[in-house]
Amino acid sequence: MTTIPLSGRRAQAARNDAVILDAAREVFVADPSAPIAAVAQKAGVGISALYRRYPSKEELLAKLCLDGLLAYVAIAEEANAALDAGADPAEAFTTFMVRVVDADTHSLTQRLAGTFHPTDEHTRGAIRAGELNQHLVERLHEARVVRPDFALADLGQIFEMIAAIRFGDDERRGQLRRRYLALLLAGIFQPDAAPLPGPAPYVGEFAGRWTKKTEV
Amino acid sequence: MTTIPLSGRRAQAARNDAVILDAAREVFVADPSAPIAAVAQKAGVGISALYRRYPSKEELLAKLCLDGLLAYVAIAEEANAALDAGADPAEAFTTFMVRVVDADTHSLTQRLAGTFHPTDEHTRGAIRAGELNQHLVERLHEARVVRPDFALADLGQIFEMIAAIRFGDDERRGQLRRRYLALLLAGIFQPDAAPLPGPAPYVGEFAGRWTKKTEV
DNA sequence: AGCAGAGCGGAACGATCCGTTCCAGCAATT
DNA sequence: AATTGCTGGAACGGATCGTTCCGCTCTGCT
Repeated sequence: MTTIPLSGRRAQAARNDAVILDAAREVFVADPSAPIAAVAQKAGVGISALYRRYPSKEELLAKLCLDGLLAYVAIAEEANAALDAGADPAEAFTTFMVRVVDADTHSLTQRLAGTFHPTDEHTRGAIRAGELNQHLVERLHEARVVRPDFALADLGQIFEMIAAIRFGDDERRGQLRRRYLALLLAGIFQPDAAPLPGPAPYVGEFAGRWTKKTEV
Repeated sequence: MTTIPLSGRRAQAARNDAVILDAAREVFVADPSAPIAAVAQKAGVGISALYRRYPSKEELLAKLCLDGLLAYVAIAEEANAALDAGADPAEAFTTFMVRVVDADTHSLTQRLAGTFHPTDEHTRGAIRAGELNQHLVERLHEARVVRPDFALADLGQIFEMIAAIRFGDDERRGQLRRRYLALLLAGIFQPDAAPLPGPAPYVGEFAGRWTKKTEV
């Protein structure tokens, strides 16, 4: 993992920045309550290398979550842009879903939410993501490619279900997630289907997750 | 919770047996690593009331898991019996899935597996469940009601996905789980669909979960 | 050549959590 | 009244984990 020739202490430090973030992402995606020491070990550095960069575990989690949120927003913006540019709606939506699932942004955003005190940036990102989702779902309904009762908040729940697949190594997990994503999409792309049972989730049901539990 | 009039200490003890099991099921289904004290509190009894009945947390978990396994086997046997008796395959399968999801046996079996050392009874139950699943899936393929590449081990993964829905109170969670079960079934009941991507999970991929991790 | 200090590894500390044990009290039975 | 089974919950001991701290290395500058 440390194959790049290092020219000086400063270069190693710069490289550690990336190595640590990668390790942290991998560890916390697998287990949001993993100890900090596990991140250090995975990164192949000592614990101080972490604390030199982030004043606490919470700030590291906040950073990871924000990165995930921005990644999601970027993917969603691309999807919306493609739709507005006249791309095939079903294809654009499929691409969007596959990219989100592959990037596993859900594990970084929804799943890490509640482990830190959100900043304004998190709030803004979440709001922006919600707007993009809404726009996306509206376009799908206009194009009549999805079942009529497919709701905005179904999106989040579907990502949650797919993120629950936690098998084996990265590759196998990715395969399986794509498999069940395809199965879910097969159920979603049915414009004439009878409505699903039960009221769809509404966005507010997800909101509670962003408040840190240990708050007094 | 303790409204039933008690006639004597012995009656209270007998009632506690049930109260404790119910509380334990509820608590551990919500969080398999919950502390024992949480179970006692939910049951409204002291900790000794638990330890009088089960010598350790592990044995309580083993008991819950076995109960869940037996419940699953009972539901699966009914479904197979209905199929063999000539019931409508799609309907019998739907009923089966709804019953399993409502009983949340997955949270008691697969999710609790690994928190205790399985006994022979667990092993036998798991094997029996596997046989029943296989029989069920074979019947569905014979009747050509499901997509051709729907595999035995897809069953477990689907229960896992649905068990990942953990919203709000019991009722709301039940509603949502039925909703996404219906969505998944809509994707499954497509005999002429193109194959899903990626190799299906195979049964062996699940087996590792039954071995307790802290083993030397 | 030598030195100040940035950056690092990892041991040590203190707080928290949790499974289990233990003890004093109580209620039913004898 | 004495006994016995059961209970509630405090107390204990071990484990875990976030954070701090110390001594070392190696770099960049003088």
